[in-house]
Parts: sequence; structure tokens; C-alpha cells
Amino acid sequence: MRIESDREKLSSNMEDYLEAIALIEMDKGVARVKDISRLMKVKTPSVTSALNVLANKGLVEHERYGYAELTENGKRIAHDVLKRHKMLTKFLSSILKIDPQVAAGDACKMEHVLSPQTCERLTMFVEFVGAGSEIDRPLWLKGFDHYLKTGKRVECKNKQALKKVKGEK
Amino acid sequence: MRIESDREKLSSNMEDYLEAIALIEMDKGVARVKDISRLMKVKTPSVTSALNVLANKGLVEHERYGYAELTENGKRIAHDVLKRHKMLTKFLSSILKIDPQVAAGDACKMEHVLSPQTCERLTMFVEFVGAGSEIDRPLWLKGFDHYLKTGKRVECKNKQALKKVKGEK
DNA sequence: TTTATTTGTTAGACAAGTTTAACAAATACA
DNA sequence: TGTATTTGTTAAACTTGTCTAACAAATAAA
Repeated sequence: MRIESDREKLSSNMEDYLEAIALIEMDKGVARVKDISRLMKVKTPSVTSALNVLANKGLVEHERYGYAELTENGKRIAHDVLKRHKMLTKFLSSILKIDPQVAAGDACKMEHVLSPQTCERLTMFVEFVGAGSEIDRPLWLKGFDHYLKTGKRVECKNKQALKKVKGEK
Repeated sequence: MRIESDREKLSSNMEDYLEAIALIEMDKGVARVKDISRLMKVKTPSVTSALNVLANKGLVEHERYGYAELTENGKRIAHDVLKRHKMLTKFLSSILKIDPQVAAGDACKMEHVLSPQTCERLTMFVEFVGAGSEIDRPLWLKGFDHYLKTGKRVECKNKQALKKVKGEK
């Protein structure tokens, strides 16, 4: 028999609900069933049912016909997920140059399945690379861009090519 | 009403079964329920049931009490999954230096969720980086290793530090 | 070739998450 | 204040994949 605040691993789905609620709270202050259902692309009964599950785990508060609110615990988890989401999005879009939509989708999947170790390393990697702007983009990464376009590695002995890679787009 | 060889997207689970069967076929020529169940860490009835699903989709052939064999279609999918798996493992273990066990686990999850675009880019990235051996490891990547260890970027102006990063471990 | 062991299948239950249909509460507005 | 509209909930069914228990086929071995 188990008591209250279970520390069991949340399912991807429930993590997604927490994340959605957090986003809506950030946007509008409070989250309603309708908003969640719209954001998650599920019907409202699914939301009601998810809220019951999450409330049982002490991750949201929800009174019938009222707003849903994350508890402290819920917030903590949601923010962890969001942090992973952001990091992954950045990795995909600014390092690998994946299209924003696709990157968002992939980040949404990956955020629930990566081990803490991988998340941590990837975070360090993103941090290490920087690459927020084109200017910050390290030279080797521009080399990768070139490799993507042409399938060929930049010959660094050739000053001409090197300049080209360094310089533009 | 739908006919035979549906081109619907396979679930992660079913992809995993195909992958397992492919691995066993490669190892022993033919795959038996027992082998699959062992590799997948599920009980045999789950395998029987999965084989029925896959047979319906035309991805395996399986006669009662006999061997399971991938069809051409099944093989194609299984090999795609395996290719992604290998690529991801390489990315995680040889670029990010994730522990083998953890890398394997993460690759196993990621292989089912990444978009084709991300798979392709990541493949290119792994290819670009090389990094099969410590010797091939590009200098910037050694810089990342150093960043992981110390949290500090290598100052390339400092010849001493540079040499250290280039040289050892 | 009969018996024992291993392997595979069926049937039935369960868990998580989803849906539709019907209904109830809250809100808006006349 | 009374009626409509919007929003939320309940109940019941379905899906996917799992399991246990009981049974059936195949293989090994006596």
C-alpha cells in the first residue's frame, strides 16, 4: 500500500501535461481545462482525467470546474522538463540547424526520454558551443555548415576556402 | 475499412520488436519467440502477440510454433532503426562521452522519436566529427573534454594549456 | 514410443491514456 | 432574473501493450 506523495517516475504524458500547465500559467496566470486541451491537442475529458492523476500525486491543485494550478513539486518538475526542452531546442536549431518546427517536435519527444547524464552533457555541449548568433559560431561549426552543404570538409590549408567559410552565412 | 499492408507509422514498441528480430537473425540465422522474449525482457505471450501484429502488417512471417522471419519490408524498417541506433550510440558515446550502458539506453529511446531531418543532420555531424579514435578527435572536441572536466574553456593564446589539451588523455 | 521438459499459444485481466456521448456547472446576455 | 452558450465532468468504450495461468505442441531422453 502506498501513501501520498509517490516519488515514482512520471510518464511522458504526465510530464507533458505539467509542462503545458506551466506554459499556460506563465502566459495567462492560470490554466484552464480548455487551454490545456487546446495546447496538448486532446479532448477535454483527457485533461480532466490527467488532472485527477496529477492531483493525486500532489503535483497540481484542481477544484471541480475551477483552475488548475501547479504545486511546488509540480512546478519543480515542470521547470525541469522545460529546461531540458529549451536546451534541446537550442541544440537542434542552433547547432544542427534543424527547422524550428521540427526541432520543437523532436525536443518535445527527447525531453522525456534522455538520461540525466545525457541531458547534463548535452547542456554542457550547448554551453560550450555557444552559437547563439552567427558571430559566436565557432569556426569548426562553420566547417560543419559547409560540410552539410557540400559534403566536403574544408581544407584548412587553402586560405581561399577558409576565408569563404569564415566569412559568409 | 483498411486493407493489408498499411503504411501507418509503427509504434516504438513494434519497431523494437523488429530490431530485436533483426539482431537475433544476424546472430543465429533465425529468431525464436524465446530469444525475442529474452532480448526484449518481456514474457513470451507478449512476443506472440507482437508477432501477430507484425505479421498482419506484413513485416514478419511466423507460423505457429515456428520461427519468426522478417519480410523484405520488415528488414528494411529494422535496418533503418538499427542504423539510427548505431549512429546515436556513436554520437553519445564517442562525442559526448556518455557511459556505454547509458548511451545504449538513450539511443534505444531516441531511435524511435527523432524526425528524419534530425537523424540525417546528426548522421552528418557524427560523420563530420569522426572521433572514432582519440587520435582522430578534433582539437575543438578536446577543448570540449577539457570544458567538461574543468568548466573552463581552453585559452588558445596560452601555448602551455593548448599543448596540454592537445596532448594527453 | 512413451514420458518429461522446453517452448509457444490462448484466454482473460490489467494499466494508461484516449475518445464519444450525455449531462452539469458557470458565465454571458437579454 | 431567466435563457443560451461555453466549459467541465462523468460514464462507458476502445487501443496498445503488458502480465499470469492454463494448456498445447515440439523436442529430448528413457
